[in-house]
Amino acid sequence: MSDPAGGLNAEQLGAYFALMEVSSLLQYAVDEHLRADGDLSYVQFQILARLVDAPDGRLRMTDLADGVVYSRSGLTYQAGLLDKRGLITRAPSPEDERSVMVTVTDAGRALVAHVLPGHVDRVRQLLFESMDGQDLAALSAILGRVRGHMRANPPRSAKPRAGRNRTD
Amino acid sequence: MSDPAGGLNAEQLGAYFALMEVSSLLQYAVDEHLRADGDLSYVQFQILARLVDAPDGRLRMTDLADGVVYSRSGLTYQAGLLDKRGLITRAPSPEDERSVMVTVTDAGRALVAHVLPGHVDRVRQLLFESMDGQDLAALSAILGRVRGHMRANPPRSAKPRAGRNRTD
DNA sequence: CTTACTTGCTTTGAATTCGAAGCCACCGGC
DNA sequence: GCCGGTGGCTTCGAATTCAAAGCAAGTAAG
Repeated sequence: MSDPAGGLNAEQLGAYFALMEVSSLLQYAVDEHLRADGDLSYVQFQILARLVDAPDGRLRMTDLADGVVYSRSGLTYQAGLLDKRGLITRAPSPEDERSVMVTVTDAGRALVAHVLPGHVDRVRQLLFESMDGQDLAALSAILGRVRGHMRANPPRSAKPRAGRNRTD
Repeated sequence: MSDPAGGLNAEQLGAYFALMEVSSLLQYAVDEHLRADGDLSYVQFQILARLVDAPDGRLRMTDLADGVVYSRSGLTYQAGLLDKRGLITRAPSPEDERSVMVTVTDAGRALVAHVLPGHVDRVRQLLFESMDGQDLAALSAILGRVRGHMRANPPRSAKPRAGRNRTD
């Protein structure tokens, strides 16, 4: 892949591979810690973390799924597990009976608080240990821009419900 | 998570989340294309791409698994699928009977060549569209350094085999 | 040569994942 | 109001994933 047929130059390709590799390695390391320290998978932690961050600790299922980049059915499954463990509760929204609002419980908040220091520690050691302030600023700016761009061109949502005619 | 209890500052945390989010979104987009265009999952493409890049198109199972950040059993499964489709071949190494050398076939190379342009195109649109040359250089340098650091502190390999054998 | 341990891969079993299909609740026009 | 269409979530079935257990080949010590 040293000459990608007019697509990306070597530096771009390297950056792309490095990005995917770094995120994979980081996820493995972090997942390992989360399981050991709080019996949480990476996705479960992401779900809880998003909820803790949300106003009133509540989010709709769909928004949650989009936030953590996860399938809806997958989120239903994970929400079932977290619900069983008493880390979240689910209730139909009073405003819209079809949507389900997910809320972190105190136990959920406590668990996040319990695993967060170790989690953050791992991330610092693996990701930020080899960066200085300038690197961080650059990375932050670039990734923020890229994220915005990607969210604008939705990858998964571009899928209409049933056979509909789309001229795009 | 605005005050992560002395671990990471807000900018670091944001960069970490952005990194994971970008890689997830990118993987989804790319995976979608690969399935549509070549009936390949993202992992399968990674495997083939690594092999195409390797000298003689051959690699040991273990090295391949480490390269794509995948479990050994998972790789065995995927290698089985790719073998069935005639995209790779497997043969015990002549030097070490227990290790299996995986080799891309011509069909495998052809398939990679077929999907590569579209793949690369997606990556360019999503990832590099919103970057200039300076961004790329910075990202490249940072991620390269981080990757090296992470590979040095192995995330998965630090797990010894767990002596479950006892003497009489 | 035998014994004990290590390394490399595969099999097994259980858990997770996703898309497709199905179910209700909301919205529009009639 | 009543109906077709859409949005939001869950169930279903099939595919994938991983760790643990199992096997076979290599290595070291005696």
